[in-house]
Amino acid sequence: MKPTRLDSEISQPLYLQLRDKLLGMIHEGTYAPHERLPSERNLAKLYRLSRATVRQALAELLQQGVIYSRVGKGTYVSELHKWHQGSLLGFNECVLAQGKIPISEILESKIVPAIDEQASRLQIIPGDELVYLARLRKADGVPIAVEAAMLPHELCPGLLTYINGKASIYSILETVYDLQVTTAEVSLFPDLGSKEEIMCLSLPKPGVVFRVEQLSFLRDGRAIELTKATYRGDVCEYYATVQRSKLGVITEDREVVREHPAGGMKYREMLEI
Amino acid sequence: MKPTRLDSEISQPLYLQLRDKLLGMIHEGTYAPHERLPSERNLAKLYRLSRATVRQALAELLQQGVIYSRVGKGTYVSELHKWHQGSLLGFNECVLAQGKIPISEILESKIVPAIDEQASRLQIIPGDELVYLARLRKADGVPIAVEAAMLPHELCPGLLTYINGKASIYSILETVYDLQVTTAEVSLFPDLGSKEEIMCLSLPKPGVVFRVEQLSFLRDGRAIELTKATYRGDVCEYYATVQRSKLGVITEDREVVREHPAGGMKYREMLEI
DNA sequence: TAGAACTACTGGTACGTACCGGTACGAGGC
DNA sequence: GCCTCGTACCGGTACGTACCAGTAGTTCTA
Repeated sequence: MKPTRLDSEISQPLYLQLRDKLLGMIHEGTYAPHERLPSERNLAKLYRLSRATVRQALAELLQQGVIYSRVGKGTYVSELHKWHQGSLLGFNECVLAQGKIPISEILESKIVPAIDEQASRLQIIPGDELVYLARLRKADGVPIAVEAAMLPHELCPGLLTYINGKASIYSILETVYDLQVTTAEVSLFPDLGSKEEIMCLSLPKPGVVFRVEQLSFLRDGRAIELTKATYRGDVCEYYATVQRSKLGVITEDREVVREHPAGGMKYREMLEI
Repeated sequence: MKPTRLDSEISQPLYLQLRDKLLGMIHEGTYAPHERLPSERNLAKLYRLSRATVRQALAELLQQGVIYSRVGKGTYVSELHKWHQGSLLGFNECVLAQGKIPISEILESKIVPAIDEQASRLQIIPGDELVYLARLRKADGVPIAVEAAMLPHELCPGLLTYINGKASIYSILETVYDLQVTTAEVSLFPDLGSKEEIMCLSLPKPGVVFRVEQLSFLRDGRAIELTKATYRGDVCEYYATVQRSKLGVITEDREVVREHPAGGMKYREMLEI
C-alpha cells in the first residue's frame, strides 16, 4: 500500500485527513470487514504522524462504530458500516440519501407570536415572534409528510425570504445565518390520521400515520427549531442505530444506574389505563 | 472548590474518574447550565493531571453533549443534560428508568432451527440452533408489548435456563456469558394490531401499534439478538436524541455527501404508491 | 475619543516519551 | 508431546512540550 502523503499545508487538520482517508479505504473495500488495520504505530510511520495523532483519527471511527479494537491484537473493520449511527438528518438529506428527489410544497408561511408551549420548548418568551412554516413534503413527487416548523424569528430574521421548495431549512441556517444544528430530540408515536391528513397525503383507508416531534438545538444548547410532522405510516419507517453508553446516570436522587437510556420507549400519560 | 484527590491506585483510569467527577458535579448543580468550567489547564492543575488527560475526560462529555466548548472562551455546561443521547436500552432498563417495575410473562421459549431471514440477519447458517423467546412485557402490571427474541444458541448455550420474569436478556448475556451488547439497529413503523395482539395487550378499539425490529450487536460486530416486537400505540412513544455526525459518506459510488443519516425516515418498499 | 496594538488566556492540533497488561508465537525444558 | 517462559507486538493510559487561532480586556496612539 502506498499512502498518499497527507498535506499539512491545507487547512484541514491532519487527524481528520487520516480519518477520512481510512474511512474512504474502508468504504472502497481496501480494508474489508473484520480485516486488521495496520497497527497504530505502523500507521504513524506510514503517514509520518505521531501515534497520538493516529489515535485521534481512530478514536472518531471507533466512536462511530466503523472500527473496533482489541488490546494486544489490533484494530479491525466493523462488520457493518454504521455510517449513519447516531446522526441527525433533515428531510431533504434523508430523501437525497436514498437517491430520491425531495420537493416541498409550501402550505403556509408566516410570522406569529409564540404560544406558551412553543415558547417554553424553544426557550423564548410567549409572544415572541415565531417563523411558522407548514409544508407538504414529497419524495420523487410522492407525498410523504405534512410538517410544521417553528423557529425563533430573532435567531433567523427574514428566514421566510430564503425559503423555497428545494433548499432545506438546515442548509439555509448554515449558509445564511451560520447556525449549525448539532443535536435534536425526536419523539414519535403511531396514530390514525385526520380526514385532512388522509386526503393531503393520499393515504389508503385505515390512515395509519406517524406523529413526529423534533426539537433541534445548536451547539451551545439554544433551541432553534421545533417541528411537528405527520408521516405516512404505509411507506415510512423510522430507523436508527443506537449505542450503549458508558456514562452513569443518577436517577431518583440517589440510585446510580449505569447504562441509561435513549432510543427507548417512553410512556405518554399513563392515564385511563 | 476543593477537588477530591483522584486515586491512581484504584483500577479505574484517571480520565474516567475525572469524567465521572465532572459529570456528578454537573448533575448536582455545582456547575449550572451555561456556566463555565475551569479551563483545561486549570483542571489539570487542580487535579494534578496532565492537560492531555483532562482533555480525554472532557472529550467524552463533549461527545455526549453534556458540555460544549468555544475556542478562546472556554468550556461550558450544556443547557440540557443529554444523558441518554445515542444510547441503547433494553425494555427492563427503559421501564426502570421511569421508576416503574418491569415484569415479563413468558409466552413461549424453545430452541428452533433458524430460517433463512433470521439466519442472514444473525450472521449464522440456516438451520443453526436459535433460542426463541416470546414474552408479554408489562410495566407496573400494565401490558406494554409482545416481543419475540431470537439469539444464536451457540453464543449463549443454555440461555433458557437463566430466563425468568425479571432478569433482562442483556444482563444475563453480560453476567453469565460475558457478552456485551454495544450497538443495535432499530427500525419501527406504525400499524394496526391483529386480533390476538389487541386482546393480548388489551388495546382500545382501533388498535394502533408500533412494530419494532431490533438487531443487536457485540463489540466485534457479531449479531447477538434479533427481536420483533409489537408495542401499544396508545401509551408508547419512541424517543431518541440524535446528533449530526461530521463523518462524510460516499453514496452512489461517486458523490460525497456530508452529514449522512440515521435517526431518519426511510421508505419501505415504495411499491404500489 | 476612536481605533490600533498589545497581552493574557482559551481550546485545538501535533509532536515526543514512557509504561502497563493482553496476545501470539517460537524456543527450550520436562 | 505438552507446558513454560521469553520475546515481540498490540492497544490503553499518562505524562510532557510546543505552537496556533480565537477572545477579551487594557493600553497606547493618532
